[in-house]
Amino acid sequence: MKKPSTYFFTEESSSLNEFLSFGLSLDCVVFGYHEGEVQVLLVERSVEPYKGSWALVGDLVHPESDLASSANRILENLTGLSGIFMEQFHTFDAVDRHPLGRVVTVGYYSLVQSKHYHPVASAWAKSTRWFSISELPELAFDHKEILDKGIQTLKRRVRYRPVGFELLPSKFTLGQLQSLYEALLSEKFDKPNFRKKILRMDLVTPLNEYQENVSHRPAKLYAFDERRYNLLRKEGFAFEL
Amino acid sequence: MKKPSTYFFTEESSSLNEFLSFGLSLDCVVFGYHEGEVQVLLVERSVEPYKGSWALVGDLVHPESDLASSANRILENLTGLSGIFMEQFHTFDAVDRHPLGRVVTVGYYSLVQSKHYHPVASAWAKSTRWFSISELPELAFDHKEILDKGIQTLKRRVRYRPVGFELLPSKFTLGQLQSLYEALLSEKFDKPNFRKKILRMDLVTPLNEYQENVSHRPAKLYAFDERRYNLLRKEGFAFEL
DNA sequence: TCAAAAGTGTTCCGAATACACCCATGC
DNA sequence: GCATGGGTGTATTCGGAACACTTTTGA
Repeated sequence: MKKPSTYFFTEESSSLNEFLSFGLSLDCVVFGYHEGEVQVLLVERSVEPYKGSWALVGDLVHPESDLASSANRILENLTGLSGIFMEQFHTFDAVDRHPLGRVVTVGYYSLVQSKHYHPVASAWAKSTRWFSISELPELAFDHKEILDKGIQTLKRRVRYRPVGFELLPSKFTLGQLQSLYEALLSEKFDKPNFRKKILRMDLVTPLNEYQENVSHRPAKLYAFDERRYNLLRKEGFAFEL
Repeated sequence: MKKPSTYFFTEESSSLNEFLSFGLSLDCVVFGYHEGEVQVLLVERSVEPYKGSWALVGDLVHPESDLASSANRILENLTGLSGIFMEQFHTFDAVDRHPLGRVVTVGYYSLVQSKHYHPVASAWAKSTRWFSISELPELAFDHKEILDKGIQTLKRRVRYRPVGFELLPSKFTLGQLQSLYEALLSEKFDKPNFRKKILRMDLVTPLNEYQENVSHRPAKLYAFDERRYNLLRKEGFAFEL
């Protein structure tokens, strides 16, 4: 029934066009973090299919551009953010995942500080807002599956790569860093041990600044050591807690 | 210049066909292991483009089938193997990666015992054989990049998931397991410590059988505990050595 | 008897764990 | 003063690293 494979596009083989009939899209799980809560950015669809449903930040890829630049375009269009951390994690290709054609989608995720994002619903979105990861609505297409896989990927990657630079302000306290990890991993850590572990890694450098206007002892502020951060990201590291 | 995004395929939006113009292919890095050496299965191209070059085991995906089944089809066609471990690791989408059209390829890897594979060059391949990972030829397309990313992925995954079931005979010695890990990670380990670590994980169960016809003390044979193996694969684990 | 790999035990040390405790600030 | 979160010190335990040693086989 099926024609023989034509991977090499020779003249003898069957028509090239037969195989150039896929659509390619990109869906990005935009993770946000704000005051101890992990969130995801969703957009509400104003058109069919799945009109009225919430969906991940995604769009079709133009045939003349690649995923990386499409990702930036899509995120900028929808969120006004640019130059942010973004990483591919899985490709979803179920034959019937899109009701109107054979569209394969590549899943990305990105990490941002929710409070720095001011949502602007674009032409084809009715609205857009942050959802807490613990109270998500029904999602369009197979976006639930994509989101779950994204969460799973993030949780795994957090354990052997440094994450946080993207989610915290440039100056932060060790308490904030701990809260971030606790939120990401849904797990509580021992404060003294967490500090010891972090400080031993030389990942952060203390500043000579302190919190202000807090009704408790002000915490010392820290910043990520970018050199070391990128080194650890490249090499990987074990973050056992 | 670009038309507005048409992710939702509404009537008002530009033509759907404009976006259904991608080709989708699958390239699999088939890792083999035999007597302490990690290998990769390559096929020699008998047609243009890249005629005469070596390439990964790959093919176009038919519009009516998905990646998982295509992967099985391609691997079976080319190697006669079926039902083997196979996992997606990255999607490659450079605009110019294929000289004859916009073809996006999804990278998979699989792990097999080289000696169980009897290569049969199919219609469009001149030949096919195993290459040691340390002496690879020039590769067609961007397959060098795909292979490198595959190796990188495998090395990383080995560290936090059990791997080996696929690469060792059903009964094996701890020495063989150690050699496997040493080959995969290009690193030597201390024998007593390696054994202690492995045995503590309860990943393998000792059999009441021993090696035969070896000119040294015969080693006890072990088998993977499949239940525990799958559990650890799902949960992940830290394999620090 | 020797080579070769299997297999065991022991010491050392650093790091994870589990605490108790003190400090600085706003109210 | 007291609630709150910041910050430190310590005793214990566990596991990794290093290494010496014994065992069993074929040749």
